[in-house]
Amino acid sequence: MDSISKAAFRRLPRYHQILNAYEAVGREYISSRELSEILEINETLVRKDMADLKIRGRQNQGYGISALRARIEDFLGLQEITEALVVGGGHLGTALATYPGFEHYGLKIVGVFDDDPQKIGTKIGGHSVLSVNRLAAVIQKKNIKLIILTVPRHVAKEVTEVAVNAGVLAIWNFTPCELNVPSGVKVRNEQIIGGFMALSYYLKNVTGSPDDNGE
Amino acid sequence: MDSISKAAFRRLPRYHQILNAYEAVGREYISSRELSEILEINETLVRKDMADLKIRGRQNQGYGISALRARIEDFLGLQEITEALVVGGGHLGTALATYPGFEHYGLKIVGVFDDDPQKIGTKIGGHSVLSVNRLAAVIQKKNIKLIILTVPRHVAKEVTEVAVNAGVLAIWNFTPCELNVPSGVKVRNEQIIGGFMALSYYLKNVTGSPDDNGE
DNA sequence: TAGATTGTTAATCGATTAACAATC
DNA sequence: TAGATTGTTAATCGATTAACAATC
Repeated sequence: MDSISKAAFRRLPRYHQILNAYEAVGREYISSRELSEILEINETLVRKDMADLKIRGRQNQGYGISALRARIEDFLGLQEITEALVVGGGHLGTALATYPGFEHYGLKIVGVFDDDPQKIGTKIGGHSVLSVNRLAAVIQKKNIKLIILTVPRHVAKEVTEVAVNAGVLAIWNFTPCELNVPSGVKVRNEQIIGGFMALSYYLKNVTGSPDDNGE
Repeated sequence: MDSISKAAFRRLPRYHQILNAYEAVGREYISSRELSEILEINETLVRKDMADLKIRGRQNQGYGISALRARIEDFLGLQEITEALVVGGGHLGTALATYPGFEHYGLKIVGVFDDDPQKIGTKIGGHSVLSVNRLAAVIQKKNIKLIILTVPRHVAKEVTEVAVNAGVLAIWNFTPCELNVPSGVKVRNEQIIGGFMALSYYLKNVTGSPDDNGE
């Protein structure tokens, strides 16, 4: 099976979105130099990433955009549909449940859950909000592998346990909790506040210190 | 000025949230071992991070939780208030504008902007939504350094330019665009879809391959 | 004391970059 | 051809880990 470094893996979404933008304006090729400048990384690193992805460029032209994009999508499995449930029907859950861009990545939201009786039965992004009591049953019935967790932190662990026991294998965690899951279940922590922390550090240190870039 | 490695920097938010949780249940000390287990990193690495932060532990007990938390907050500048404007009053912008947890980190939302005449004048999180036409004026008048960008991608660059020209120094970017800013302005790309990509890869490769962990 | 734990140095590992050959 | 660009190897840099001394 093909494999790339962790660091390269983290660059894939960024490459992908640049390719999208270039493709949208009709460009066919992009050079390692252009990619490196947009991402502010070294040119050689881009070429090494491409080599690791087994993508070959053309001398004098660069890399074929649509082939490269397709390769990244294939590598990440974005061409197969991934069905997911959103658990937590607050603003963030609503944002994620209604985000139209997800379909381009194969992500399909097939249900929204909440524990607020006021919300149950209302519509979010075309889905009737269901009670979290029914979460396990729906996971099993639809054979769901991924949940998107946007619940308040105090119920995060509880919901996780229910979902994992029902067979979920991946959790996209937007709560600030470090979840505890059995091995074989993958958690992606979004930890949104972390982004702010980096900016706060920057703002408190701009005056005086030269341009760092703690990306 | 004190400084830590980029990699250590990225661990700070995770340490911080664990400390919060432990403090909330009344714990006073935490060992490098406990931290390492929760974060699934090496014990020595935790101790090295603490040393870099100039935090000293106690033999047999570990690190004092409240001192450590305070040190991280101080290091990141979370104890001073950072005022920010949310630009984009969609679901995501609303979620960020109304998130109650931000105040604990010194982040204070002081305005919400949108370009939809239907939305302008309505309330989001206690703020009357203002027209983006007034963004530059408000940035200048209130001397705002940070904007939170949740606009649709096709206006992202335009809004960024306006904000940067008006004097903003940091952009918390929730759009999928790679923004182009002058040096001295810091962008934090949230690129939410990247999180899904990592999970998609995992789900498409679980069967067969052993437990990797591309955190 | 023995055990638990921190703190630090040196060794290792992994990622990035410099140098340069290959080629269209 | 000269110039632009990829592709690859070796050198460098940065981050993690192993080993172990220090100490409560």
